[in-house]
Amino acid sequence: MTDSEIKDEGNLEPTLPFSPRVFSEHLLEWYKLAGRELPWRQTRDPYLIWLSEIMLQQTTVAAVIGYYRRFLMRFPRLTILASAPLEEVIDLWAGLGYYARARNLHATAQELVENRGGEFPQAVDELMMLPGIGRSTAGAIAALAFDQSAPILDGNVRRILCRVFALDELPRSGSADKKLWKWAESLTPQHRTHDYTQAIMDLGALICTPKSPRCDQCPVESLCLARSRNLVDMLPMKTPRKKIPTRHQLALLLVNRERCLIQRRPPNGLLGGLWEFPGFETTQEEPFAAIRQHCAGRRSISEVRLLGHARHTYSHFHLEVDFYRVDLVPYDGIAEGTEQWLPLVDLEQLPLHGAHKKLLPLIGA
DNA sequence: AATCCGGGGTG
DNA sequence: CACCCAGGATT
Repeated sequence: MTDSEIKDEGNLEPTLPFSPRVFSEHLLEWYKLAGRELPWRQTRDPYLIWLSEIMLQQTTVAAVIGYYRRFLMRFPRLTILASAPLEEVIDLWAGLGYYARARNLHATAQELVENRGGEFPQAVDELMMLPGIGRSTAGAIAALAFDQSAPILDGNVRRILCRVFALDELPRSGSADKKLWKWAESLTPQHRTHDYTQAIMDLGALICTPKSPRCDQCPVESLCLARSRNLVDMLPMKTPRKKIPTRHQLALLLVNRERCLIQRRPPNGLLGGLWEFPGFETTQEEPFAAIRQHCAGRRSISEVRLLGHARHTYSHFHLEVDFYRVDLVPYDGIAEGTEQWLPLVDLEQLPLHGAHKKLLPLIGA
């Protein structure tokens, strides 16, 4: 037995029902055989790892892969990303959601190039000072790019630890959070942290899944308290969710000489920097009067008709959109501010946000 | 501690 | 459709 093994045993957390070393060894052995090959796993380049981790926040691997490739095609290096206009970064992010991630990505790239010689810091607490990088993402970058012994606590790890330790609390509570981070820290080995980190993410994605986990294939089944107590299907505890309100909106296809008016949303807040049809929120049903009111004094309307409806759900409200085509008496439309007259045939390529993208099939009707 | 941020998948 | 999933910033 080596010195480090003796020391590990000596530091064993009294709350841990097993040796962290056994846990990580079983996990690493499984990973060698069953680990996934992903586009961002052939590298230790912190730029590539950082990009993948930001894209993977709140997002599945399947949804990310295409965006990751397109993004790197356009921004293959940190310096190129830093010198690009934010609008181009948003355009490549369109459809991926949580657009603050794209703004923070751009801000971090500029911060690193301007103040750190284009290099990522290696320490977790320094990584956490960068926009869009919290404790878990900082840990992932430190572990994957720099092979540091830093824990992560993403959704996969959170679910695994809730089960392995049979945590009898809501997993997002402050109290649970403290315990989970402590456990994550205790289980993260001093060596081979790069592989360990990818292994535990894969365990969550492939074996310890939210529904129907494959416990019979799990490398740490013998250590899992939820398994031995037959609680796997009850854990993690489900946080009660509140019901969300519904908002109504009118969106307008303002048509003038085969072009329509579109506008870019302000850079911050909901769907920041994405394009949309002009429109307004409504509380009651007076569509035609409201539309004429909305367009009053701007241009002459020749015809208004309803094209259809779309529903879209955000994290905290439902949106119902009524889509109207408004044909204008042809005139020389001048776009102002964030507006633009776009040929109708170009709408498909436009980085519209999800709710308005659902309206496009209605145009042909 | 609670709320704000999307979009995809399942049944 | 209803419901599930899931990091970081902000207030």
